[in-house]
Amino acid sequence: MITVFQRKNMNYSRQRDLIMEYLKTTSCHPTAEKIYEKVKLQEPNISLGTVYRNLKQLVDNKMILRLHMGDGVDRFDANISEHNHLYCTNCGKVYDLEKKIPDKVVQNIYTSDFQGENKIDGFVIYFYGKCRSCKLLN
Amino acid sequence: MITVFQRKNMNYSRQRDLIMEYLKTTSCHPTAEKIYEKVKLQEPNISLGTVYRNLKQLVDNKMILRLHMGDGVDRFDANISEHNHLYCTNCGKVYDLEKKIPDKVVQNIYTSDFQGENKIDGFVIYFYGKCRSCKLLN
DNA sequence: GTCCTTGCAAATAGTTTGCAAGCCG
DNA sequence: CGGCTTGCAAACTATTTGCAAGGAC
Repeated sequence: MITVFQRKNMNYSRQRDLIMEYLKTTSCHPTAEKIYEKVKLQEPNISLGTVYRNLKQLVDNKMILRLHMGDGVDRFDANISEHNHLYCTNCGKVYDLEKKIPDKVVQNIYTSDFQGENKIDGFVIYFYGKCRSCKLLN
Repeated sequence: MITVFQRKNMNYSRQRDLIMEYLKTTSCHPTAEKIYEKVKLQEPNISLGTVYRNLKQLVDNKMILRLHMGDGVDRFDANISEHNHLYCTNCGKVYDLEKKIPDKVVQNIYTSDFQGENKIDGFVIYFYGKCRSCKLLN
């Protein structure tokens, strides 16, 4: 029985496992601090440093994504499939935008030229606006 | 004679003026620290706090842009016209991508739907890759 | 004169790191 | 056992803020 960690040549560690499991259950794009609080419920001795170290390792191994929504705090996402994010400028929460940007559009963005001067490896789009709940409040 | 600051209901201040002037001369997307060093040459007593306060004010008044390229430092850009940015993952510099993303594509991104559930006010695209210089080195 | 802005220094927020002890394979 | 991982606390980086003095209008 090969674990998801072994597949990435990572040792098993209870702390890392709990972090990964928590991230897989949520779509709220938690910050390191929030992850720490949650995992602490099951592993009271865990330290914030450990959380940061594991998040870094999981990101490096492409098991999770790190989002920089521009408010100074990194957020994490275990959903590594192609999707985009909306930062609600009212409540500060980050939402998944289910609908993909059409392949044709992505293609268009990539080849949008840049005169072949640079080598574009990828891009990230961050959307800003109001989430459904906040929209309804006004 | 109405200054660019008065137009925005901002007082004149020599420090703010120097920051703005420096930003207008460069396209290197400097960090606050770098701006501080540069302006210090002309205004040796200026403090870093003043630089941060003015940058914030200029951003709030939409006279400059604040970029979050994901490396933990904010960068600033006096070019507020529509353009995108490339972060070179090799040298860490930020470049302007002159060519716009075609209006049709932008339109497509906006109306890409999101089911009208959220209200999208805008989006930012950050490109990652290698700049021309770094590409040539390999 | 009033309100805005400054320099300075201290404070804060998020994140990283050195170390000795503990766990995985 | 050897190397990876941990908890803890201290360190670090980028940025913000309180305050008394100085400048704009």
